[in-house]
Amino acid sequence: MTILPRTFYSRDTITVAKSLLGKKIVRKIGKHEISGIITETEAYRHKDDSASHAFRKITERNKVMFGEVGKAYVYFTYGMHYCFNVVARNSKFEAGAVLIRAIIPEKGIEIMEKNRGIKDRKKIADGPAKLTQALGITKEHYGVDLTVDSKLFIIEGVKPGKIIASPRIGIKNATDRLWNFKISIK
DNA sequence: CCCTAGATTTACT
DNA sequence: GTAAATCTAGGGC
Repeated sequence: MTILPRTFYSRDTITVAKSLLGKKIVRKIGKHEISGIITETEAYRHKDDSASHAFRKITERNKVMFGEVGKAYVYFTYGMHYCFNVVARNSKFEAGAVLIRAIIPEKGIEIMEKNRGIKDRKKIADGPAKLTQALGITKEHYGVDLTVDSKLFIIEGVKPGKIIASPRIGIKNATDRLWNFKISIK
């Protein structure tokens, strides 16, 4: 197992979003280990990106996007859902993060089924809020360092095939940018 | 298959 | 006050 180093995240946010495809998220809860392969991501940057939470200014919620790369940015939205991002940017930007939108369950599938209350493996973590629920990610994980072996981190995974670029989902601004990336599921 | 409504915190056009 | 980087259940086609 190789944990992705901090330097992996200190590149352009778009590059990191594409590079994260095929990598694995590992979540440890007590003695249980849950993991999944990342299949869909989205890049969010700073002043050049009107759809980003960091577009206007730094706030209590988004401040981790301005902090050290390789950390978790977890936010709560629509009154019910958490979404999980990884802080990533190069030195040209003051803020940036990659939203993890979907994973393929690998280990600990029983735990995910329990967390989600459903058994359909295809639907267990195929959306940003589904994935956080399946992995048990909440605001407790805001700012967690993902480059050290603790309860939540990201490791090397499989080599992705063809990457498909699309407009980002659920936003109204900057929809001309193809910053949603996914790999086809076998 | 497609569409709609409702859940209800956080931040601010 | 209301829109938001969303999901689910339920009804119609």
